[in-house]
Amino acid sequence: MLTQAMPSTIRRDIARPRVSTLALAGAIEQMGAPMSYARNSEIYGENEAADYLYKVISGTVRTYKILNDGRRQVGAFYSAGDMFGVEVGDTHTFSAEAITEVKVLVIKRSSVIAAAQRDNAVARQLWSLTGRELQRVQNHILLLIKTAQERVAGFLLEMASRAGGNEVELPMSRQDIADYLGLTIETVSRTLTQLENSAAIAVPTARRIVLRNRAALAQLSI
Amino acid sequence: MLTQAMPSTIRRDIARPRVSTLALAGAIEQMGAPMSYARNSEIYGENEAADYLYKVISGTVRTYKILNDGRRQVGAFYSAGDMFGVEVGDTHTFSAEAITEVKVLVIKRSSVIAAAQRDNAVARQLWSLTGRELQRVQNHILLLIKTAQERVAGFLLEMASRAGGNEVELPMSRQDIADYLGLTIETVSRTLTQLENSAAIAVPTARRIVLRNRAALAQLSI
DNA sequence: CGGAATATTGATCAAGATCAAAGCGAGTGG
DNA sequence: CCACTCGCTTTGATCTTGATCAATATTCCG
Repeated sequence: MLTQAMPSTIRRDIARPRVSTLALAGAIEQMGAPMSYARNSEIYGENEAADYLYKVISGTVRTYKILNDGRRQVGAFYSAGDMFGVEVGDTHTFSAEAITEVKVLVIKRSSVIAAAQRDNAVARQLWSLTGRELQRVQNHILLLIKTAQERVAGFLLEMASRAGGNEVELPMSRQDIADYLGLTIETVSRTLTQLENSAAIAVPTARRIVLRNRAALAQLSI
Repeated sequence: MLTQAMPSTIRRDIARPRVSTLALAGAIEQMGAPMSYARNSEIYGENEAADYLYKVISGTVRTYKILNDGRRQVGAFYSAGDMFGVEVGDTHTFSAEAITEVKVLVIKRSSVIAAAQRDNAVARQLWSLTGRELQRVQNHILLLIKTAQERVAGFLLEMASRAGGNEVELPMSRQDIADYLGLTIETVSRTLTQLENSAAIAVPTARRIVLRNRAALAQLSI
């Protein structure tokens, strides 16, 4: 559910998109209006109409599902540059929440779809976004069938590759990580300690991880 | 890798697709040429060029990846009516094998992409196929975080819903099921026995399962 | 019929969950 | 500024689930 009024510019901007503009790479995000969400606020809920898609400007977002028995499965973490909320059907299959203070571009789905009708490049981009999501979910499956060490190592490498260095500032809690990896917080915590003891990583503060031995981590995350 | 010569009709059929035909629902499969694969033969390999997509006419196909340590993860089972091998990038992300004798329609990817350029309906269909695949992989994730009983019950319900009755003839081996569910064959076998003992299912022969108490199974597969 | 592949069952082991307690750190109010 | 509290994280002890190792049963074919 949108918790803020949509900026008035959004309707004007996307009601008459110019094809020449849309044909450019990154056309979709040009239809967006900026919006902010507070820490832990909901961006949209599972099964809600997927009227908007989103591109993260800053901060981190988690998507998740609550299972019948109360467990939570985190589907993905999205940070600056990532798009989320792109659905082929017309409802969201996950809920989305801001992990930190988050700024996003909010893009009206109907406009993107309309643009895709007219403009092949947009259609192709939309398809490509779904394809990227598919790839990511498939990788997530490969994580979930591994041991705890492999999952945590894989997670750290994934986060580090996004951050682009050997130091990772984790915006999400141990509970978020556990729910993403299909583990408990205790197991995540213990596994981090093991990795630290084996000199693969350092954990100066709970939310900051330094990759000391990437090769060892990669080895683990077979 | 294609293990059979492509029927000569395929080039003629898809080189000049008529737009009027393609605009119809199911346009994509009209570009296909029939082909058969023997039990356990490879249809394509991981990382091969995704030159073709496929629609199952009869039989069952499994897709899978072999992990570094030799384990195999089965990604999906496809049976009559299902399309597989649809990639957004230009290589296959999984390998595909015939579980039984399989008949498929083989459809040239470049022709579909070309048709999608011209015809919006085809582009939309292509997107929709990828979306369906995404949905399926997301459900797979939800299966993988559950207990053995929940996974097996969920699997049986999934198979039954496709077969459309209470009796399921499983074309795949216990090893296939285990590799799909992230379990061992022993656990799959034991779990089936437990479900049989609790009167949720009957197992007249190893490959035939009768759902006796769907509610109990649904309960389990939370 | 015989042999190989597939499936079931049993015994034991280990990884991760669960239950429980203590430690740490950031923000708050006296 | 310090002490206190609340939420998050770590650590410890024990239990449970599913893996592993091993043997037997069944099915499918040539």
